[in-house]
Amino acid sequence: MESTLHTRQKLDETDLAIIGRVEEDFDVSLETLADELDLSKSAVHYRLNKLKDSGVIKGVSADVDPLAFGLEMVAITDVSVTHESGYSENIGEELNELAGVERVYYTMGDVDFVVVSRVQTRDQLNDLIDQIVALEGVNETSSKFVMQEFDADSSLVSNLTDEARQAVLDASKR
Amino acid sequence: MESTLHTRQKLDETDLAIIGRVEEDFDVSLETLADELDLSKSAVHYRLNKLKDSGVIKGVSADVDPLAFGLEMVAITDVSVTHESGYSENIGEELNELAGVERVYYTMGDVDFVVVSRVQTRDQLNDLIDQIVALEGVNETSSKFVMQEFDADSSLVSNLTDEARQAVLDASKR
DNA sequence: AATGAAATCGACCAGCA
DNA sequence: TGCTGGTCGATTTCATT
Repeated sequence: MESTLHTRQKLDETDLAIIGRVEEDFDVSLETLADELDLSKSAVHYRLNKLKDSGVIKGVSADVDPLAFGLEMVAITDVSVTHESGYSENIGEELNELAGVERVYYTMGDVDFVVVSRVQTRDQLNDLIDQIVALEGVNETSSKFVMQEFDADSSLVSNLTDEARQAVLDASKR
Repeated sequence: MESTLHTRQKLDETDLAIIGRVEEDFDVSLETLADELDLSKSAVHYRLNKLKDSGVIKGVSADVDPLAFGLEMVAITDVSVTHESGYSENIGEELNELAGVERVYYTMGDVDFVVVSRVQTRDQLNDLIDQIVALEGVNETSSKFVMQEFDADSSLVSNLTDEARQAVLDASKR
């Protein structure tokens, strides 16, 4: 069976190694990377640039500790919407733009949206849920508190199954 | 009412401006930042270092496009566990370490874990769910497909409510 | 696609308010 | 403690292979 993986950019093991590294820590020096990969600094830099230009690396960002802002409370809110109108396309955007909302998923199933939000206090969470309910087209919400988060491994490459990793490499062999 | 916000690091408006900027794009030059904030390059650099040392900025990482790896499928899986044993502490870690699992939340409520996973194919998702079910202590799972994601705004500072933002600044005035 | 040299930018330091 | 200006080292760029 033919893989449906249509790679915009051919990637080899070296690319995956570079990506995996800078995904965890972009503050690694070119020299360290070059040493680890047995490449010249220029070669590493060349590949990094290509990965950025081709969009494989969408950008570089600082990771901020939510606790430094007192954002100690995380909630997951299931939102169901009325399906009669064509609202659902906009509602996702509206949810995403509410202050405190970190991530919005539009899902198949009885629940339409899953909203992950991060706030400082219960009051802020209540306000947020009120705002969600007030959105036009929102039918019902149900929230649960998050007691603990596990997201230590934010790296996509280290998170690939062997099969998935192979599919990426195979797609580049053409 | 006294805020429970115990800030490790005092933050002023300039800090928030810097953080907000590098959270979106760390590839901005010191000079650009300095110009935008009417500061010297050294001052910006000094503050950035302090923010890193104090842990407000946990690190810098490259953001990789999942689609470049063919990871076009996202699922949210609710996992309930048997509560008799003390397994639940470990199960979170075990879930998080499964290949394809992006994020794990341990929640209060009838569902115990919410697992967000990203894979290439339905087969990979089936495998993953099989692995989840096979974990000792896992009772029941229920998955839904994600049709669309909204996470354009990955910046914590731009995501703060006015109230939350004020709480951060106020906590530093002491 | 990768290299080495030249130009540019960021990291660090001593000193100052 | 926060910032300055200058130096050194690292990164980016580019002509070349």
